Amino acid sequence: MLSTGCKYAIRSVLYIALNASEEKKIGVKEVSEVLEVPFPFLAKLMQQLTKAKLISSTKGPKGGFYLNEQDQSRNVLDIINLMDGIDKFQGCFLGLSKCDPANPCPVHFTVAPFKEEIMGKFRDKSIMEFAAEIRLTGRHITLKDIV
Amino acid sequence: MLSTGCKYAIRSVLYIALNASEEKKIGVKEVSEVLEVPFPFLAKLMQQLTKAKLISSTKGPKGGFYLNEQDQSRNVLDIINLMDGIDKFQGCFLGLSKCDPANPCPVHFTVAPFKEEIMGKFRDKSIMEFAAEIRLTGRHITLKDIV
DNA sequence: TTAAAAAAAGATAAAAAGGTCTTTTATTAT
DNA sequence: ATAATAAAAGACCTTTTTATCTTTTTTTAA
Repeated sequence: MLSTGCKYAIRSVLYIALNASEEKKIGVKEVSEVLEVPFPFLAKLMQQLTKAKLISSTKGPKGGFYLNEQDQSRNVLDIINLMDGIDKFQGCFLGLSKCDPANPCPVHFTVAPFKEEIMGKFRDKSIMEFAAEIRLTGRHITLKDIV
Repeated sequence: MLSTGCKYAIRSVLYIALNASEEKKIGVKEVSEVLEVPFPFLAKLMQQLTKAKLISSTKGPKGGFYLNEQDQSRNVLDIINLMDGIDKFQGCFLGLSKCDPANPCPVHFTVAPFKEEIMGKFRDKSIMEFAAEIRLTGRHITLKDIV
């Protein structure tokens, strides 16, 4: 469904939301170890996320990544949009360039409501709300926290 | 969502279901032209489909592709499974290798019901039933039949 | 029985995704 | 000031996906 990079990105943003703050920034090393994803690849992804202002960073000792106020109010769909492009959900399931309710492909009405609802779910909750929910319900974003 | 090859494959099987028969087989050329997909790539895909017994073929003059009785009772999920692997729908949305109701990822319960439902839709209708529905409702599988 | 038609098979090529390595820049604590 | 730290930037490599080209095999109709 999503590219590997996109999955890594979502998980790392959530990890930062849950564990970092402006006072306690977190480095790529920690994130890559906890999430068990390749360090250099993740570093690139987090650069992208920073450039797109979905997360914040500072260099040097005590440097690392965290979410500023703006970052906290972004949502998961922003990450998906950055990494994979929104077309992953908006485009025709069978790849037709013209596919809409007036000229639907055979699976249009099967897939359309699904796409709508899932996009809504990923758009209507901010990263921080998401993080709060994860903390509350004890969801996991890494295999390491499965006891 | 699906790979390009998978989309081509689904559309070409449906095209054959709608237009070919054992008496009137259809060649790669016609399919590639109507669906506007690259001929040699499609030829490879249709070879794969044939090998997996999702469609049937004969060589030589008057040769081409068609669906025998068995082929007609296959479903779209069989095609997806062959081309992309069923994991595209069954695997964790965030890529975790352990993700189930007991140890759910943050989006597990958001995504799981959709995956179930959409897989059901693609499994519970045979290719021929699908084709009949397409004919009945006038759905399109190529841009060329948009009037 | 031979020529033409059409799929099968296999080798090759281009582009994208996934991943690595090295150098540069910015920050902080000593 | 300087050394250490950590992100940013950029060049590079590998694998997979997408696509093409060529040769072989099968089949049919003249």
